[in-house]
Amino acid sequence: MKIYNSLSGQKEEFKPAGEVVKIYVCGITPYDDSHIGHAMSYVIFDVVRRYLEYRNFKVKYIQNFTDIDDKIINRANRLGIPAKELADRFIERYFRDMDSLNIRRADSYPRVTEEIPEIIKVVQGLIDRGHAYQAGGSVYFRVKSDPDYGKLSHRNPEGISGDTAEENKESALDFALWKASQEGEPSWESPWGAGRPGWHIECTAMALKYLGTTIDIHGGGEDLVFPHHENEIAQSECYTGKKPFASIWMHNGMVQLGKEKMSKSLGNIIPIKDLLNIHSADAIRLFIINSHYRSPLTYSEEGLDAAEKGLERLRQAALKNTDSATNQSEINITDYRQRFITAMDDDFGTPQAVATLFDLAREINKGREEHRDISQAQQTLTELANILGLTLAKKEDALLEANPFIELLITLRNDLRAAKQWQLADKIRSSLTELGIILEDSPQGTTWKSKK
RNA sequence: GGCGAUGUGGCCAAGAGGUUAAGGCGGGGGUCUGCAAAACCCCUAUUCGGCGGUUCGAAUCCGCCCGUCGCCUCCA
Repeated sequence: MKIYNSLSGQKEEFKPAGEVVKIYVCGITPYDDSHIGHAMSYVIFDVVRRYLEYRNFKVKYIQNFTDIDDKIINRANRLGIPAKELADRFIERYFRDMDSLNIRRADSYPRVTEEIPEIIKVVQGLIDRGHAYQAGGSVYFRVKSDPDYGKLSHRNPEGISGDTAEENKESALDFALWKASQEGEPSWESPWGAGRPGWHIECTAMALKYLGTTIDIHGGGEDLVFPHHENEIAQSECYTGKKPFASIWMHNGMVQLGKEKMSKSLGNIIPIKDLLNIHSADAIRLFIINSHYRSPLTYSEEGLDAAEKGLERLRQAALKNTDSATNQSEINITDYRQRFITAMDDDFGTPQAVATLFDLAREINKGREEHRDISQAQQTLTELANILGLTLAKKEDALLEANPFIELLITLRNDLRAAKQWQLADKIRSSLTELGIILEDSPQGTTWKSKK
């Protein structure tokens, strides 16, 4: 099994260091609703985890919440509520969105504000080793003390301008590990006075605490490569003296909205909850995994509609019952399963894995027409879809208050049909269609569904 | 400006030296139906941004050009 490693820029054979595959994925800063970009990232790492488990790896999956930072503080102050209350609110919403998307929960979700002692320990350790220094009430990481700095983002430190806003620093490249407390901000006591953690240090502290000095896979969005992950590597490796901090760095591409990246700073965000009002979770997932995780994903309504339609085919193939088989020839499930595995083993080739699902669906449909026994093939289709986090569950039609009246009209119309009063029967059907109720006649009777 | 991606049919999207260029949507044809709808089946790129080069052979490798995007500041 091969995985592309951002650190080396190549696909590498995946071999976890121990019995359990240790995965750390950067989580969110909870100050606003989660959007499609988050959905993409976490769906992808959910698939990574599910697939590894399918391949009989044991997985420990940790994801953090950066629940204290400038954006949270500013937003909370504007709303006149404590930072913790704001973070709690959006963490709760985050879980609701992710659960809706059928994303399995991580084994643990450490929060920065609950890991302060661990963070202080790491910062102190970095000072002791000469990799960090105190200035004012803050502590900064000394970038020039790390000869490896830049290895993940493939940059030369000389080519990085750095942030010159904080004037106590030895160098513009240095970044805060601990920030001195300011008026109106939550703070914690530390050997350097009251303050709060800098942005990158929490991931180092949490990864070390929950997973140990070497993790197998570290994931996140491509936009985190620099500076976040670069700084994380520097801190972690300088602190433990052990390399690599993470064996494989996986980064997913960005969601594009039209021609630009969707991001909070550009304000062009589509919240997951809005999307879930229109599309099924399965369709959103299919839309995401239908292209490769490292490529940018362009959001489009058409794309989601297409995913919804395609998904319906898979559902039909997997769920639709068949008459008793009279034809003994079976579908060769092994071939499809093998294709699926081959695709996924090559850096999580979900587009090809999905293509395999569609091919299997066609084979099932053909088999059904030929009265072959398709039950095993259907089971396989569902099983493989599940690995991608697709449930293929039947859509539940919402119960409408008009329900009994629709049933009444259908009965009436069927009486008219029996009497071959086609014109009147069709009028009922077309009138209902205009109201968003679609009738479908079949040998088993008439069914209806709302258009939505 | 520096670093890095990427350009494949109407749209989305795989493939990365060699039999017929995956798959989805759309479109066309058909089965079923009183007619529809739904569902299913079949068909739908001699060609891979442009121009050169390497090779017996290139969408796949090399060079140049054109276009698009990301990162270099907070971001999944």
